Amino acid sequence: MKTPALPPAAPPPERNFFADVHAVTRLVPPGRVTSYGAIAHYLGAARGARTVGYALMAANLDAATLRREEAVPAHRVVNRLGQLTGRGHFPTPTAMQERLEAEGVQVADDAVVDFEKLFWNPATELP
DNA sequence: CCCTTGACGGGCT
DNA sequence: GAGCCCGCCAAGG
Repeated sequence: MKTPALPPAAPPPERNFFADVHAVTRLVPPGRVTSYGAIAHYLGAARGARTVGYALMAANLDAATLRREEAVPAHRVVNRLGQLTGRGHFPTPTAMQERLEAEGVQVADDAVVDFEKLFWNPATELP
C-alpha cells in the first residue's frame, strides 16, 4: 500500500534557532545594543525578527537552565527603532532600562539614546 | 487542521 | 514625517 511512506527521518535541520539567538545575544558587548532584525539577518532568517524575540523570551524562561538570565543579555536587544519593546517581559517594567543604564547606555522615552552609535551589528562586528 | 498572537521589519499612503 | 497594512517564523488553543 501506498502507505504514506513517512520519511524515516527527515528531521528538519534542527537549527537550534533559539540557541543560536542566545549565542549571538551573549556576544553583544556591554554598553552596546543590537536589534532583533540584525540578529535574524545574521542567522539567515532576515524575516524572522519576530522569532528572535520569541527566542529571547524563551531564553528568559530557560534562564534556570542557563543558570542566570544574565547569561543572555536580552536587555541589549531592542527593535530597529531602538525602543525597549521587550521591557514588559522583564521582572519589572523598568528592569530593562535600568540594566542598560547600568552599562552606560542612556535611555529616554523608552528608547536608546544614540542608538545608531551604540548599535552593534553582528554581521559587521563578527567575522 | 485552522486560526490567532507575538520582545519585528519593510513598504506604502 | 507619521501612521497603517502586509508579510515571516514559531507556538498555543
